[in-house]
Amino acid sequence: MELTTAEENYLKAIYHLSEEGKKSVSTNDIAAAIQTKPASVSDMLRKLGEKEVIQYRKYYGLQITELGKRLALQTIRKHRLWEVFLVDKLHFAWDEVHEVAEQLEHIQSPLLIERLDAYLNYPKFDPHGDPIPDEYGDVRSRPRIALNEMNIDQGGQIVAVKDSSAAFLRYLDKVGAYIGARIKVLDKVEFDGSVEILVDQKKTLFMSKDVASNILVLQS
Amino acid sequence: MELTTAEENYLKAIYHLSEEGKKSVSTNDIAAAIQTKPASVSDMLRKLGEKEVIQYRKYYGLQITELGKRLALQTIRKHRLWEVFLVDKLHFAWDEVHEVAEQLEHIQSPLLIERLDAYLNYPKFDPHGDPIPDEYGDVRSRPRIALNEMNIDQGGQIVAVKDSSAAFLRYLDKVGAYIGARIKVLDKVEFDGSVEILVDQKKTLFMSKDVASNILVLQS
DNA sequence: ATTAAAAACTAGGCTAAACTAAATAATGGT
DNA sequence: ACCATTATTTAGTTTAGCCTAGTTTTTAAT
Repeated sequence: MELTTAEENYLKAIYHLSEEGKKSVSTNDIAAAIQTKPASVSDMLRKLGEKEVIQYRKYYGLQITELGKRLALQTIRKHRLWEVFLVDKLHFAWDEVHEVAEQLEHIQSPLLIERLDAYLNYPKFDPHGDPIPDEYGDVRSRPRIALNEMNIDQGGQIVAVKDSSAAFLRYLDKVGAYIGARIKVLDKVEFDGSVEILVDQKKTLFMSKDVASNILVLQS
Repeated sequence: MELTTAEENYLKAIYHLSEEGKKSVSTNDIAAAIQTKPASVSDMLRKLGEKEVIQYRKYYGLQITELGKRLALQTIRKHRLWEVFLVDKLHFAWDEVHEVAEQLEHIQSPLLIERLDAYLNYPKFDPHGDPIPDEYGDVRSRPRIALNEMNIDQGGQIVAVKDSSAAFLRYLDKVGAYIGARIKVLDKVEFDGSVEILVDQKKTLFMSKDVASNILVLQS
């Protein structure tokens, strides 16, 4: 099964929307996600239906198939591996990688991805903390909790952010709350939901509820 | 000036043909080089002419412009840097890199290429020994000589191969005559043109004229 | 239950890049 | 210098992916 670049992008968007969005994925949602017009989406849905990566009945919505899920996860795997490469090896900043990875993810070469994975030492998470599917599409997603929902004295490791805007990522970098940092909740202010945490057993940090709710932690 | 992937491929082919082929580049040559039909080439030549990367008068032939040369060299630069990456970092064999590099060369991101270049330590030659243009398109091509044309006792460094077929590259790898190897001519057999060389000051190697004439050496 | 608004789809058109078939220009051999 | 061969270009289609405009279906409000 061969997908074009455009088809891969649609399928990836559909997969992401299916994951988060509760019910079915709408044509308008997809159009918004990939910056295109609903009419173009309708067209593409028909084609993706024919290729059996989604199950599609017009006006009734769609459902991604197992095949579709597998292909989408392959693209996501490639995207995230390239992000790791760009950040770890080429020293890109968190907020500079997305566009480039968006192009690199469409390179077709199973060998390349296999070698890249090995070269990067089989990373399990990308620089934003999102899990990297294995070559069969399996995602080992550990239970994560928003930092503001943790209890006092609980510890863990920062593994992801919800808001990955450039501004937010820069802020985190600056205060030292990077992905992978080991943290412990020292105090919580009931009044406004802000928290005080200990980072890497040396630095204490205050953050508002707004910030803390955007940081995902793997509890330990 | 923005070129599509197809335009980049045409321009690259035209550049290569202009370099080697003495006189003007023919429509048929281009068609053969990029595996397409002459009619498609005519079409594209008109477009490339409009974009002023070539000077084109139908039936009269074409000439690549300075602008075209610069753009072609940028693509070639990217291609060769990726080849270095694939061989040096991902341990691809010489004969496995071309297809993948052919895809990677079209990724658009000046920053990516800048960082990749630095990461690879500003290589001057690709794994086949071809020079890598700098970001302004300058090629530092040192004078090279075919191994069979060197004199006895002359030394040098293997910098390129003329025949880069998989079979030949594998053969060279096997006998240890890699790109970069320092060699010295120990003996030449007048009768059949075969040569005996010393590789890296330890290993002696016999090779036929056929083989030696396909190896380019930078004399020292 | 009706109907206005929103969502989704179809039709028709555009561009890039390819193709085949047909037309035209250049070339070479006598 | 002629004419047959070869090279090249034009014309007309095709496919993918997008668009706008217009139509149909669903939905939600009264």
